Formats: sequence, C-alpha cells, structure tokens
Amino acid sequence: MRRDIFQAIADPTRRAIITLIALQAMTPNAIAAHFDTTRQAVSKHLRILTECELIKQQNKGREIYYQLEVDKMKEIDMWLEQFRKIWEERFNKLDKLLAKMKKQ
Amino acid sequence: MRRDIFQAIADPTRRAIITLIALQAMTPNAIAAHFDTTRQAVSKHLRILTECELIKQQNKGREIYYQLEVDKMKEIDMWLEQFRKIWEERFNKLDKLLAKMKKQ
DNA sequence: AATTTGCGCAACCGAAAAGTTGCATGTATA
DNA sequence: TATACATGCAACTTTTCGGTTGCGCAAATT
Repeated sequence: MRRDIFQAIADPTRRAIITLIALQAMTPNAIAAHFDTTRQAVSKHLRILTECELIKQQNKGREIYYQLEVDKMKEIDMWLEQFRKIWEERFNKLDKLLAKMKKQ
Repeated sequence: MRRDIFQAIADPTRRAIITLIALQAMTPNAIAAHFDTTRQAVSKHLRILTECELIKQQNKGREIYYQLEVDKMKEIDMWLEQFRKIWEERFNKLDKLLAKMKKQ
C-alpha cells in the first residue's frame, strides 16, 4: 500500500480527525462520536494515520488514546517551503514596485 | 467529483508537475516528457489541477502553457497554521526548560 | 490543399480506497 | 465467573482513481 502523508491528509475525514486530536488525545469511540460514519470506518482511518506516523497510540487499560505527532506535519511544511520562496519573492517585487510608485 | 487541493496534491505525479511548472510555464507535451506516462495521463492530471485552480492555462497558438497559481498553495499553508502554533508552542516550552536548566 | 503537430475529450479497464458487516480478543464490572 | 464494553482485524462491496486507447479539432507546416 502506497501511503504517504499527502495521501493521508487527502481525505476530509482524516483531516478532521487530525484537527480533533491535535489538542488532546482521544479514543476511537470518542472520535467516532464526532462523525456520521461507523466506529470501524474511523478505526480504519486511524490505522492509516498510524501507518504513516501522523498519529501514535497510547494504551490505557482497554482504551487506546490516539494523539497527533505534530512533528510529522512539518514534512508538509517542508514541501511547501519551495513555493513559499516563490510567493515571498513576488510579494517583495510588488512591495518594491509600490515603493517606487510612491517615490515618483 | 469531489476535488479539493488536498486531494490534488495527494498524487505524486501531480506534485511533481506542480514543482516542475513552479518556475516557468510549460506545455503538456513538455511536461509529459519528464514522466514515464503518456501525454493523455499528464493531460488528465492537468485538468484536475486546473479544476481546483492550482494551475491556469494560457493559450499561445495551438500550444497551451500551464503555469502554477502559487497563491492557491497558501490554502495548504493556512491549514497548517493551526499545527504550526502547536509545534512552536512546544518549542518555546523546551526552550524555556533549557534556559532554566542552564541557570541552575 | 494535404499533412503533421499539439491538444482535449470520452470510453474503457484494472487497481486501490472507503465503507459496511461480522467476528475475535482483551479488559473492566457486576 | 459471567457479562458488558473498547477495540482491532478480516472479508466483502461499491466507488473512485490513474492509466491507456482511440478519436476529433484546430493550428502550424509543407
């Protein structure tokens, strides 16, 4: 199975899960309560997110708490870096142009 | 068809296309030359990228130049914002802890 | 005018993904 | 110990995706 972060965040439900557990770890049941799908469907999403290490589990008795691995999100940020350079460059050009226009 | 930016960048070929045309606009044929797939396959990717406004076309005779809409990439950046807050917060905590340890 | 070239579009196909149903397992609780 | 609960896992189904093939059209080239 080809699984990378980009494929993981492609699904809207998975993005919602990520946002949901970003602030505090939650159990599958608690997470599933926030969605219209079944617990198993959510469980499957959790497995995919775990596979690409975007989240990790912490067992507590018979409950399993899933929490976000925030650092992994940086990989997306790193990919964006190349484009950030471009749009910042454009902004600077515009900035200079505006300054020039002001001078005249 | 459910098409959003996250779904668009999920495919590795599409990500490669985005990077490829980031610096300069290119025609479908030129883009396809960089990959192992057929022109039509690339054309399909271009259509998807166009649909969610990540790229735009510019006709020049019978050639069509595709160029990146860098600004659209900011939407991904905006989504990441919420997590950036979290990881910066953590960094600050670690930073303070290290400063405290240094003091002692 | 005939041919080549660049391109999009539609139909089809196999593989993968997302969801559902039905279990099995281990842990609390009565 | 028997029962209820939390969860994972596997099989199956439907939908979606990525790719190929084949076509048509308009712009260049001869």
